[in-house]
Amino acid sequence: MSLQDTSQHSNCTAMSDVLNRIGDKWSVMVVGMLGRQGTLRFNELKRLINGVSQRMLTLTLRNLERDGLVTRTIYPEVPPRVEYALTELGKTLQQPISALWDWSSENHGSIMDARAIYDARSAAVAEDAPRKVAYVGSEGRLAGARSI
Amino acid sequence: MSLQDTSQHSNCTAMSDVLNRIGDKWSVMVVGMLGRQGTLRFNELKRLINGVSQRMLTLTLRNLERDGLVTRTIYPEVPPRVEYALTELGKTLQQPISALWDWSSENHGSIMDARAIYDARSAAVAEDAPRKVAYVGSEGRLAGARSI
DNA sequence: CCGTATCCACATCGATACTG
DNA sequence: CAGTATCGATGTGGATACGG
Repeated sequence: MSLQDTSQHSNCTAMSDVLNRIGDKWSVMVVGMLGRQGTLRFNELKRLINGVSQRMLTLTLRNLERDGLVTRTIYPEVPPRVEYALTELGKTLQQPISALWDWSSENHGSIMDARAIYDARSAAVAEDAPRKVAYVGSEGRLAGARSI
Repeated sequence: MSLQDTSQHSNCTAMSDVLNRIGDKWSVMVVGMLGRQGTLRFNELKRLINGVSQRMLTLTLRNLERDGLVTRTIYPEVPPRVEYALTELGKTLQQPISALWDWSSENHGSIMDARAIYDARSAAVAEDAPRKVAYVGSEGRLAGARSI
């Protein structure tokens, strides 16, 4: 709503909106899996995607279905069978997702390295920090300013 | 290529890890802005990215810096000046991000349409619910056929 | 087998106030 | 200008239990 006109690029809203839906890891995983494997049942997806809870998988699939990225086909059998697959729109999303996926596996190492360096430096700085609060007394400015 | 190994858990964790950092909208916005505009100061970024709070921009920039995607340059002046820019690694991230960005602006309309259809059906089903699904008409072309 | 519903610990984020 | 600190509302996600 208040996200209008971020610079001249009016499609920032679109980007935000899309990112809010497909920007979480479960959605990316599901699209990736369905893109590679084709059609999958609920529990197949659950097994393939490590760590996802039933609840989150259901929610993710519902959102993807709602956004027209995934089809949900129910076979009225016993036991029930439900199959998921990408729509045409969902298939087009595969390319940008694969690009991001490739970038990730390619650069994950660099990121980990950068983090290690950054954290090492932060730790070093933190060790010097206490010096600047060595002594707090004798400043008369507290005299009348005791406002609790 | 790498997409073939995506069934391996090692790649999934890399993807998860990367997505957890760069998968939120503020990071994407920042990288997008810095990619387009080059070097920007803190408040320039804040103005360009509509809706971001000072706190979130700071946190986002710190994370991006930690991951080696953004440089932070402090000029010891009064008033202080701090400039942010993409690193080489950050620049390589631009491609997958703009791919996603392009996809978003291109397909946001389709998604909104799909949502409208889905919501309309859900509402209809909810109204029939007490009577146990009498008729599931309204053949929608969910699966594809998206005009360009 | 495929969900939905409930509870709750936990993280996230915005608002606000303050500093150098 | 460019942060840091704190707090409270809100959201998120896992565990669990149950229903079709």
